[in-house]
Amino acid sequence: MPREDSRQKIVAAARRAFYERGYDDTSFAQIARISGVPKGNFYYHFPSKAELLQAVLEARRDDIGAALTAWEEELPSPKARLARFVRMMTNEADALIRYGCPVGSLLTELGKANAELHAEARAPLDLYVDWIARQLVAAGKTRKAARELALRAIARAQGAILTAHAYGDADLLKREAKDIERWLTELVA
Amino acid sequence: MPREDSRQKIVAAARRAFYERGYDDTSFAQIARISGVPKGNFYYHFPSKAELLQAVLEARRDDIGAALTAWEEELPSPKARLARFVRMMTNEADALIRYGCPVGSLLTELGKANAELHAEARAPLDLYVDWIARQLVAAGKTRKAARELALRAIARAQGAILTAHAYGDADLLKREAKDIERWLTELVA
DNA sequence: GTCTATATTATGATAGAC
DNA sequence: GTCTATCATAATATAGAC
Repeated sequence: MPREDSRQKIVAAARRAFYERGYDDTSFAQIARISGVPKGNFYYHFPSKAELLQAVLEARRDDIGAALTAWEEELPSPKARLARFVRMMTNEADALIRYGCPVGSLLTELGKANAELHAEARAPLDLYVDWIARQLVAAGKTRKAARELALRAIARAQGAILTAHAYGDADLLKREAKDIERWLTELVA
Repeated sequence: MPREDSRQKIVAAARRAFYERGYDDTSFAQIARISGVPKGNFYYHFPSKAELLQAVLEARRDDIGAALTAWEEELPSPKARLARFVRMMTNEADALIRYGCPVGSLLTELGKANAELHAEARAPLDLYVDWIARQLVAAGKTRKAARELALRAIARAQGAILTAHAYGDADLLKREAKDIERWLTELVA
């Protein structure tokens, strides 16, 4: 067994469980069961559950960053890139309907009584905001307008996912994604 | 002390705590401390924590229903009523920035691993959706279009609140409220 | 680095006096 | 109806053998 392998297993299992069950409701016992790593081992890799969450957030940040970079390389125009962003909502529709947005739902949970972790959980959202704003600047918007519009795009996506999740309504999600894509791409037309 | 008074105290304290700290993270001990009612008494009024939550949801539903009825009586036009709805976002800005939306954040938490309570928690949202749709029908929209637009209005409000809460950004909330109000009122112009 | 105990504490829930 | 114990359980976290 390669070194650090059990650490990765723990992080992967925790990432999934934190998403599907929530941070607070996920116990080390469950992560141990899913990952196959006994929970006694957890504290060798992470001094606390909060530190495990930070590792999960870091992994998610890495994945998001890689995806955004890939889209910038693959797609030539800001318009196509923005459309690709919105299409995440339909590509991942099943999970979004079942569990909500992994970034947004975690932010909501941690925003209640956990200021430090809440701030950390914002980082994945920042990646999206900055990336969208960059596309809008490339399309001629001012920095200020670009950031405000990017935040609006994130807000609309979050709201659509939350509402579609609340009603278990896949059509709603699809409809909203279409409207957001139209609005965003017309902005850079 | 009037009959049922301690029950009301418990519900009021639970309602506030569930909002500010989340359902799972709020213990009976905390509700007991806030309400002044010993937790041993809780089980006389509610057979379980889940039942207490249902009482909280019922109280919230009553309040929302009363507010919506009042707006319909006070305000003559669908346009003015819709504007009033959106203005909740700025009226309650402080709490929304600090804790998020009481309806949306609870829905997000319960959506993770609690299908029954999740369904119950949808009821307050339904009140808003139906009320908004009714205003749009009164303004000439078809029932189907009205419902879809009402859901979009809810989605936009939820997204704006979630994002403003995530960033602690009151300006963002105000900006989005303005944009949503403009969009909604132009729909019925 | 990994695993098997186990400590400690907090929780939701009960029993039963008043 | 109200309150004071108290139970049973499950959680995070630790100790220490290997």
